[in-house]
Amino acid sequence: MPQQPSPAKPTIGDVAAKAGVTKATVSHAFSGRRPISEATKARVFAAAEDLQWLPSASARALATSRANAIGIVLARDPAILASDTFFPAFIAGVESVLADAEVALVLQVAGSREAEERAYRAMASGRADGVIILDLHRADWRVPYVHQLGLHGVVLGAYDAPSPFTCVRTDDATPMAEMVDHLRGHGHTRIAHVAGPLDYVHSHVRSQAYVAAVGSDDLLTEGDFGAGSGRDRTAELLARPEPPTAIIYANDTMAIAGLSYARSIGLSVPADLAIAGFDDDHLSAHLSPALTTVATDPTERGRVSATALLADIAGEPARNIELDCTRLQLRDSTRTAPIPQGEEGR
Amino acid sequence: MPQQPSPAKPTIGDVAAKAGVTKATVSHAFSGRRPISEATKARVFAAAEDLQWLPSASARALATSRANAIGIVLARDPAILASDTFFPAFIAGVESVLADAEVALVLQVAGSREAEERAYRAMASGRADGVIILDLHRADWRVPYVHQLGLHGVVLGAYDAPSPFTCVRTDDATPMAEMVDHLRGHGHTRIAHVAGPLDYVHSHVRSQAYVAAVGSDDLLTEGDFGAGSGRDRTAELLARPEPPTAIIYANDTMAIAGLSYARSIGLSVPADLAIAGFDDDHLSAHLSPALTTVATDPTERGRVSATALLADIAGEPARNIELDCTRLQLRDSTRTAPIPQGEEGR
DNA sequence: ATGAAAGCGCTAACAC
DNA sequence: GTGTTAGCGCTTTCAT
Repeated sequence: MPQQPSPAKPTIGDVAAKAGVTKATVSHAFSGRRPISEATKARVFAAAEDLQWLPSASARALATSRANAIGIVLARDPAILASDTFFPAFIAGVESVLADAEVALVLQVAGSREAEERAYRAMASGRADGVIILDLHRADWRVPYVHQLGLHGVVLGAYDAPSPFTCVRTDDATPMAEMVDHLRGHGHTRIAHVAGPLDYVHSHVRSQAYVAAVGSDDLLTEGDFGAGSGRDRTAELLARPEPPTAIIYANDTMAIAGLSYARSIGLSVPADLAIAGFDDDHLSAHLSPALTTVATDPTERGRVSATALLADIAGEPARNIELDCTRLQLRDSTRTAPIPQGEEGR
Repeated sequence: MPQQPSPAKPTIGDVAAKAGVTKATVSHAFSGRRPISEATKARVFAAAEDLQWLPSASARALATSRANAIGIVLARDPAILASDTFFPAFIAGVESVLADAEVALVLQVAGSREAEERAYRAMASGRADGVIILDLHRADWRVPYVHQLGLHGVVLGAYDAPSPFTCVRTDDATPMAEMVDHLRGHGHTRIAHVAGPLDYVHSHVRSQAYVAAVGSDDLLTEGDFGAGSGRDRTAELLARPEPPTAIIYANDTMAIAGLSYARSIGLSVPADLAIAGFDDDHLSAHLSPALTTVATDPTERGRVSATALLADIAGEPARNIELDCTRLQLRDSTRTAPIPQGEEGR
């Protein structure tokens, strides 16, 4: 039989009484914000232990005007959210630093711009001290909005204006250029790119890097990160009069769907078509052929973002953090040069 | 240039002053907990709007002793978390009901039993009014622990003792039995099962159902839900003197890894080996062959769990909810009978 | 229909 | 090294 739910929750006053001191002493014994003799400290801890006292988070929040929590508002379509390998790994990184700091994470999923604003206002109303802004758009309205709400913040991505917040950036252009080089090295000349939604900063940057590297946007097309769009864009590309011999996808989900489609119409990978993704999904290394991709270490980015946000909340000035966390994972899906089919080689 | 972070946040007192009423009136105008004349209501709303007043969540929490938040503590290994299609979809379902109720979701990832207890205590200290208990184990310690902390709760899964909380159950046995039937119907007699960790209630139930259906546990083996274990268990099964002709995996991640492995050693799916998963991962329908699996509607389960938790918090009695949300998705990875290889037929 | 005032459980000046 | 005393910004009796 489980114990009774505690009859009446003990307060700091009860602990103080039991230890024969005042509330202030109890408070300071725990916070260490002023020296307390070892003797009384011991009595206080014993009393607290005895009463199973848990300091009230809301009372503390009210007294200090600090929520001791940070927030993340997810604006993604739930379907896309579910197909996302980035998010859980990112959260894991964030939590790993929050846990030590005794800071909580408040999550909110918003389906519309209005809901999103409501969510940020809720955060600002004392649920969170700051927020991490993800999935940065170009000229993202959330940066000034969040700032004006008086929240602290950190931006994951390269904000395209002077930012009041720390930006945690990754170099998305280089791995794309490297990937194109890698494919060229295997003899490919018609290399396509299925981008993510181009209003995302990172999608945009990558597609720009792609265009710069291949020198044309003829084989550039836009997906939505979902498996369905990976298949559809692939079908369209392969139906062209001059189909690509290699495709770089903006994420592994689309790449895997594309790979499966290519196979289903009788192409062999990488012999007929080379396939590369982005993200290094947990499955990618275990497919056959294993998928060439770009690992982007979401967990590390989560750790760094959370650390930066806590620093911002602690009053440190905003700064720019450039993360070097992308790694090309060359695997079998791009390793063999394709057999040029009735084409004048290169 | 973004606006200044609000110089001094207005309080309910400021609104009251501006509207020429008292704090009580402002409070009631918004909560509707007592009749206020239309005229003053209008003045109050105008003042609030003017001052951009956001009621303080922590002050309200302290005054009402309600956090207006619920919690989820994730005990999963981050690596497994990341390979998990269940979680983001579940969250999406949870949030869809929380948003309407103006309740927040507090998330915590705990890496050890100790961290997990700390996390629940943090929730109980006023961060959350109740929690959803996921990934239920047999004789799960968290149920009595959470109850004794005075938290409200809901359990996702079948708790194996009298539960003080509402349990949201799904019938995991039936789809497994149906899957075995389906494979038998295609002529399979050596059907293996790569289970999830057997200390999870649902893994256990499914594997029991599997054993009951096939009448033996010779071909039962245990994975960890990760792609690597899917590959390894598959390799072991296929290396046996009498390898299975069909494998049912406890999730799609392991199934996809298994499928890829089988192919990499020259087997064709489903001709040589039929493959089935569980979960209906977003990729599964887009593979070739498309993966037969069991859809389990995590979003719906999230919605129902959150609704049940809010009911519990509102004081309604615990009850048992049996959800009918599993559906066999029969696809190509199991559709053709295998060619019996030097074996005396059916 | 509205006002006045007493808390909710902490923290933080300010004393001594 | 410890006690006293105000609040933090709400909600909610109790009055009127």
